[in-house]
Amino acid sequence: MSWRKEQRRAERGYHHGNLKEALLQAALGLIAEKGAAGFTFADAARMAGVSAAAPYRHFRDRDELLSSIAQRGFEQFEQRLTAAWDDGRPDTVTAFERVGRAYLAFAREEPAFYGAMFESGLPVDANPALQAASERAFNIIRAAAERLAALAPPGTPRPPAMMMALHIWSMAHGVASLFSRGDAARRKLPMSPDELLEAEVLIYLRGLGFPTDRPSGKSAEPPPVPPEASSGSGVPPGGPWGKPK
Amino acid sequence: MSWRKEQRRAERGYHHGNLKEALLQAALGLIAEKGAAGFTFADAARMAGVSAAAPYRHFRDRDELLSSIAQRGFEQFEQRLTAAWDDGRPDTVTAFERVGRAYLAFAREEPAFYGAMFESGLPVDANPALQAASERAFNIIRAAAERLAALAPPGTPRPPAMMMALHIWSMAHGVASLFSRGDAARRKLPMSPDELLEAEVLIYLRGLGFPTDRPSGKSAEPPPVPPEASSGSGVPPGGPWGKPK
DNA sequence: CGGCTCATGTAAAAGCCGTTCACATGAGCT
DNA sequence: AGCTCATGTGAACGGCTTTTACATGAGCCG
Repeated sequence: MSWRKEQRRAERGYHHGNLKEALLQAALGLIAEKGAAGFTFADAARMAGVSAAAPYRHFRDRDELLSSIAQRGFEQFEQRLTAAWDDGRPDTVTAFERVGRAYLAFAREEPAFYGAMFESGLPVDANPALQAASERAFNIIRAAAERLAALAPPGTPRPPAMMMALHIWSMAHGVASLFSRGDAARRKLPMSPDELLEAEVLIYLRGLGFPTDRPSGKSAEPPPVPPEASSGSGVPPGGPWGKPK
Repeated sequence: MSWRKEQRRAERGYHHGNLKEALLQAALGLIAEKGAAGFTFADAARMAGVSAAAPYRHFRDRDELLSSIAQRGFEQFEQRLTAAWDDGRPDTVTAFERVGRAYLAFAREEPAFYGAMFESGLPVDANPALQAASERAFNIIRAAAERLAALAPPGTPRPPAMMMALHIWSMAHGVASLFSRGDAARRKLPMSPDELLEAEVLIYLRGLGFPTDRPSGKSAEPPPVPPEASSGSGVPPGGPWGKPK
């Protein structure tokens, strides 16, 4: 039993050399596997091949490790949302929907980060750095909403961008939490979470007076460059929910 | 120290008499106080004045106690949604919005139940009884959506009720999770969670072609539905988000 | 090169929790 | 009155978190 540990130590020496990073990676794997609640400090230490006390040289306690992961998560989240938004190209509505899909994709593809960010029970606002990172991510949605709001059809009152952003965020988060993660994903749905969210956002935007039948319809913006750019996200004829039978 | 426990036992005898219920109540309090993750079996036992092993006579393990609470939560949730829906009185749209508010109210007023139901990481679909209870609650929303869908303005394709229900659920859950609970509630918002959700739902319904503003307002599709649906749902003129300044 | 220092690791221990097991109690039935 | 079995107890095991005193060795300074 003990020879294993000894061997590992022989391989890497008394000092690990990169323990902090190793712990973060280990924790990421463990959270992805067993959830933010199930993850233990001791397990991460074991996985990194160090004693249970070693992590305390790099993190005040278990919560600080979790916070670090959440922080990184928000940063990656921000990056992905930024890339998805792509400054509103090729047109605002298309890019906006892409942001929604990016939200779901992140929740699906980075369950560990998502778990640390939204399901770990961490007091986000107790950690200024964490709160700032969270805010930066949200600001992407906010900026996108702002651009969208500016396109509001004339004649109708302009919706507050902040409110729109909060609405979109709540939709994406609701769909991700309820239908796109872990066991919840097993709920039987008439459509995929992606489709569900896309329809939801489209209906919402239509409620605000935006033209959402992009492919063929006239949009408030000059039409996007090539027609096929909108393939895949196009609204099927008959509305955002497809053909009623 | 020990005389305390002895005294308690003297007061209530060797047998507790109603331990199962006492444990459920204790757990409810603890979860409300420290979150579903922070709650411990041992604490509940202590609070009930019994040894740490006693709870095992009533619950297979900690998870089963949590499941029991989630189960009760879904039942109460169903009751409150049913009451809010009130079979669609006085009119469908008004009742529909009332359901949304009831959702938020439940999340706010019963944090322990809500936590056990949605934030405890319990595998809902591993427990048939729990899953059934969850489904019954959702069915209230589904039924309401069905009634609403039936009122869809003629000429437009009828939205699938199931999809509407899922949309509404995700909105309510998203708003509740992000803005209406615990620390998250401290995020500074331009409006209350209730107002936020109400506006969101109204915009969404308008996107489906429902007339959601007061009779005086002009909508894209003026045809008023049967007198039943023309409500006094209290939408301020100018849209669901109030007057822009 | 030799020695010092301090960041980084370890073992051990205290205290908590979940869970199990053998045993105790007494409520309710016969 | 006596029996039985559901219900409660104490002790014990292993695991986790966190602290403390001690060990190691990498990097710097003369």
